[in-house]
Amino acid sequence: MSDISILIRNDAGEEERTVEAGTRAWQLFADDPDVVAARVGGALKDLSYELAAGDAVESVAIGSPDGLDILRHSTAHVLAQAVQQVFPDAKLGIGPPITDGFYYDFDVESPFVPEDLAKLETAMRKIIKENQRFERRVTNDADALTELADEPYKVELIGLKGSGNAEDAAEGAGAEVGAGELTIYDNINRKGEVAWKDLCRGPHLPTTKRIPAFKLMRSAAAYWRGDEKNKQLQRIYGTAWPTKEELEEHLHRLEEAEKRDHRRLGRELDLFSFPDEIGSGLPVFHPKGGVIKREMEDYVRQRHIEEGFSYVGTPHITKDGVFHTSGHLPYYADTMFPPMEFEGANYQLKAMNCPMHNLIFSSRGRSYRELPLRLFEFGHVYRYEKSGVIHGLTRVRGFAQDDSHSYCTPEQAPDEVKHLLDFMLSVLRDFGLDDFYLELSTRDDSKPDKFVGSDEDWATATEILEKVATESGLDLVPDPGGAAFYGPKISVQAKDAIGRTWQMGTVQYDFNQPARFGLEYTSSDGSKQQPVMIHSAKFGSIERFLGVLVEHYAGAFPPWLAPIQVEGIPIAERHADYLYDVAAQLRKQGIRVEVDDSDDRMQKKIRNAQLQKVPFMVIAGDADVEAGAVSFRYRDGRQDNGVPIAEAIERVVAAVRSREQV
RNA sequence: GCCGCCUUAGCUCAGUCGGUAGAGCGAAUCACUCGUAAUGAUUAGGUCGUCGGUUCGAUUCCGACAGGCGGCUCCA
Repeated sequence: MSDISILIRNDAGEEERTVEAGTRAWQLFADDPDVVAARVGGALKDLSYELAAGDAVESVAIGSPDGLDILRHSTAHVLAQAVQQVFPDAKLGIGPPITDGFYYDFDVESPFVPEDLAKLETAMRKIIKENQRFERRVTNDADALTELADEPYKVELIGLKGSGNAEDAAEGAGAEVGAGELTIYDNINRKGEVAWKDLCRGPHLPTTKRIPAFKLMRSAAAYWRGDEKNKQLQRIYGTAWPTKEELEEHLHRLEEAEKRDHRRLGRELDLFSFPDEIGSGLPVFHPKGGVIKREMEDYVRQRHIEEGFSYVGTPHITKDGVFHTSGHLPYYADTMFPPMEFEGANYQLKAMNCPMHNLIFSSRGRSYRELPLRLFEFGHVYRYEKSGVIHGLTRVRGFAQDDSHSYCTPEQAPDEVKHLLDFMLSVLRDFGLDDFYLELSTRDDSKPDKFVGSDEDWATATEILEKVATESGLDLVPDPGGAAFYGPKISVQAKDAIGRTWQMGTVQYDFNQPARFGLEYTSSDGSKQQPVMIHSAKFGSIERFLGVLVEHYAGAFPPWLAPIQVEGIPIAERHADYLYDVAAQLRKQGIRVEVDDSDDRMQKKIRNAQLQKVPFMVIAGDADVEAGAVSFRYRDGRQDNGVPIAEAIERVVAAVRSREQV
């Protein structure tokens, strides 16, 4: 029996240790029940991994990101085993961990129903209780194909291993350990028999009993390998956590998130609705939603003017020629509403504003002295989104873009991009968002028909955007293939109050449309030159951003955006006139104020104002009238009694002007 | 667009194993005039999403359509 030397790596550093050859990783961490896997030289391994001389071994705790993935992926295996117990004809797809949980796809005769999920949970509990061992087994492609002949999707995955396509190889690599080799995991029951098996890269928990808390959430259909042309499999989503408490907390968070769903708050706060009579994805804004929308627009318009933009206006409908000129039509015909033919021309609802702005640019000769020429408007566009993708205000068929186009010389372009990005982040911060990262969307070289322009132009544009994005100091995530057909883009991803990420504005570099529209300016030497055009939206869409803000603030808007800023609450009817007078004074300062003169009791009025998330309640009773004062109640329940009227007005006005949350 | 589920009063939801329906909140009216999250009473409100089929009879069963929800795909 020979000894080998290994390194144990932990928070404290590295420690060299000598162990017997043949020692398994779990023996190193036997004292720590939280350890579910090991990281060896950066690669995740099952705890059954046999240590080799010189290995640097690090424990993976169940609560760590990798540990959670292992827990959740292992739970997916248990689910798949349960499905094949309950539905023996089910064929296996794939079952990866995802944020907060996992899924597994199955090809089954008929879709799962909620009662099936309950049955499956019961079967899973039994498997977990049985404490099956996950046992890794290395085999070769040929043997695996024979062994898994009944699993057509697994066979397909094995077949993908050799295909040169990077994405396919990654799928196939799910089981790859080396050329011609792959791994299968056997689930060994207490009798030592193979209860179930799956083609898988691993790693897994040592045994099923290490799954402390899980829940199946829902089932839905999903295309095999995410391709619309493939068959739809039935996907079951689940979640798994290291403790029952964490599972409960997770479910509680979901409930909380549901409470701030903008579709729900939009109704509860009377902000907007989606009348069937108008059509799917076509919102109407009620007075209170209209106030927020207008405040957003007024503010962002003002900021654009301060940043040197000119506010312009263009129609909602146009002859289709401009979209042919721009190049949009061949690419996006199926997402535009069908054309209307009259007076010998095809008219289209506008799906984008850039052509219009190009026509403003070319309406007269332009000098280099005018550049950068910055045009901005709330451009109303209509897009024929597929019926299944409409979602509240965040995905609609008609919306206003806060759309700007900067026309500049190629030399000015880098500064303009930087200026736009800084400007955008500053605007978003004013709306309470301050956790950002950037995405750089570039061309997909394997699909040249989806993009126009020369390789050199794409390279230059991408380089400029990448440089500016990098210099911003924000995290930069590549998005290959995500570019518009006319050029690459930077998009800002913002995290809201509960950590969800939303795509906000974009900066897009465009060298194509100026050429297509024949845009030119006269340069200092008298020659005609082609400008570069930079598209930018700060919100993306007013509607969508409003939806995001509703969820970000959970409906409790900062005073400057709140539809009703002050609710006057008379304690008894005789105090109403006094508050009408205070309200009139507030209104003169531009404050949105209302007096609740219903015959409800004041407690009920407070409750109503509270439910409407009004930032300031101004209450008046005998004591206040006598003192020439009012009493405040803030949205968070704080109170401040006997504030003199002048001071109260000043306080509200200051809070509104500050644009701060209260 | 695809798969599944759903659609009953303004909202949230009961209910009818096929014989045209209820509650709470909200609204209106009346009484109460109250000091920091729900006063009480009365009344009104529904061709049970739309259209077709089956049936003596359909809100209920079947189909189509519309809209919604959860996903997938898509998102200039």
